[in-house]
Amino acid sequence: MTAMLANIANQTEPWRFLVVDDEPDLVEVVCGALRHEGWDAVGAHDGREAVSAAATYQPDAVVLDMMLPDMDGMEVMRRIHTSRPEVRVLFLTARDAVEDRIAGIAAGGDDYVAKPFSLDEVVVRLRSLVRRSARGRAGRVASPDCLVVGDLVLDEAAREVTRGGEPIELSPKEFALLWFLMRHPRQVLSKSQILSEVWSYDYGGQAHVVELYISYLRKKIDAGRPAMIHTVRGAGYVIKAAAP
Amino acid sequence: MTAMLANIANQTEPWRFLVVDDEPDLVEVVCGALRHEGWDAVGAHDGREAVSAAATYQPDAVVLDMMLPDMDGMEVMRRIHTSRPEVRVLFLTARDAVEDRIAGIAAGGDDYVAKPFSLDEVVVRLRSLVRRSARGRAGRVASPDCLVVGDLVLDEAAREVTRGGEPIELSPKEFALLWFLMRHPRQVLSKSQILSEVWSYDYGGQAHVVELYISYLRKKIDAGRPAMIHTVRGAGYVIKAAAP
DNA sequence: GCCCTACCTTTGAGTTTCCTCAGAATCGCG
DNA sequence: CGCGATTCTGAGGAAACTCAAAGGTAGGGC
Repeated sequence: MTAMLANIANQTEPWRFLVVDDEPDLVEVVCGALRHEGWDAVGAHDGREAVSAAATYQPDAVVLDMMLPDMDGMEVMRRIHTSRPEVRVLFLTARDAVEDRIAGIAAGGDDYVAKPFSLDEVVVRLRSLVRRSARGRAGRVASPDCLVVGDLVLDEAAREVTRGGEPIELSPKEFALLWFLMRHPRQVLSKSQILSEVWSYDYGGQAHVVELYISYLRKKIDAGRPAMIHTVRGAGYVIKAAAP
Repeated sequence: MTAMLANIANQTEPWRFLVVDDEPDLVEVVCGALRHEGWDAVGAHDGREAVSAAATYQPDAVVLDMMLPDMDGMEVMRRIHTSRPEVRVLFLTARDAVEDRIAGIAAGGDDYVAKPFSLDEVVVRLRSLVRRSARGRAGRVASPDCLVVGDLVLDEAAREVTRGGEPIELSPKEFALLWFLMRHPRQVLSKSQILSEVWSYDYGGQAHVVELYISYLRKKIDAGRPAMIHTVRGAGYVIKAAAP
């Protein structure tokens, strides 16, 4: 019965992730962000737990801290791969980790992000990791990664934005912010939500920067044309196709 | 794991919530509001009780005070998640709590409201919390959550209201009030009921503001068109589809 | 018909929220 | 090291929101 349900559900079931870090709060925060994307996520807090969770939970990918109390991250990956080599790994590393060793990992199909990271960044990497993965999921077309809202197009791979065909230059933060907005079109996003997803998860600053960057974006994207980025007073911001 | 699958089959049953706070009155008030929505709710008053209640009662989500006599709120969440990671958590926090840590949580699958909150707000958050998780399980069918009464449509995510296709701009309070009315169509709601659900639960002001905001809403929603918001003298207000 | 009560609406003040404009710190790059 | 681009902070001001008070209006009992 249980097996049957699992099989049926497999057609449309969301991606599954295992998040491993020795800091429980971080695990919770990341799991939360992944669930917010509509994915499933569970946590583990050391290497042993991670290996056994990977066996029972069967995740599509693992978010794995390099530094664990009982085991090196690489070692954990190796053990998981002995039984399920198709599992992808996204490493979390300290900013000052040995860079070339990490680069080797990235080349092998897996990836890494340096702490402190923004939740948005983790979501990005996992998306592309799983998309690249051999496991072809039903209903997912390998289309070039373009977000489209009205006449606004964001090409993820080319890091290019155009409105009505005209190219628009954006700074990294502007790009990240626009991307987050375009991933949730016609949906009001609060400033704190934007702050914690687009800025680093431990960012201590004010929600004021969001207003500022929204204003930058408006200058570049809405400049003259019908507005796409709207303020919802007391709630947040929305992006949607300009009214006809 | 099994519990997760069991939940898929459970869609038709009402949602179940566990409310945890060390103040018994608050627990009762919140439980009452949830039951009023047609959901199931039980209370707990400390961390230990919460963890055991979560195990036996198997709620879809937990409303959890950050400050409990015996245990930190995060700790309670962590313990509940070890056996049932799919359970969503809505935190209750003091207004002056460390904002960025909380923001991180809010960004993910979980959420928080600051005390003092309006009951309406709690209901809102729980709905979106459970909806997100249900959506995650069922696939990614982003069916927009719309309340519909007659030709009046309220889109929760976009925070957008239209009547007969025409968009209507509303302030946060107006929106909250209309939302409460539309959640209980064809049902007379007393002023004190509205006051305690839409305004903060410890709001000290007069019931007079309700009349005021009803008048604002009428100006925007009924303006010229057949009336949808009706006064029931001595009883309260109703919203229903305009008579043909 | 008259009066009392309950409700509606206008007005204005206090507050909150948001936008914009500099300018300071930081980063990347030659 | 120096330059430009990027990111962030702070202050000022504008707009919007909330709410209370006061006067106006409609219903219902007598």
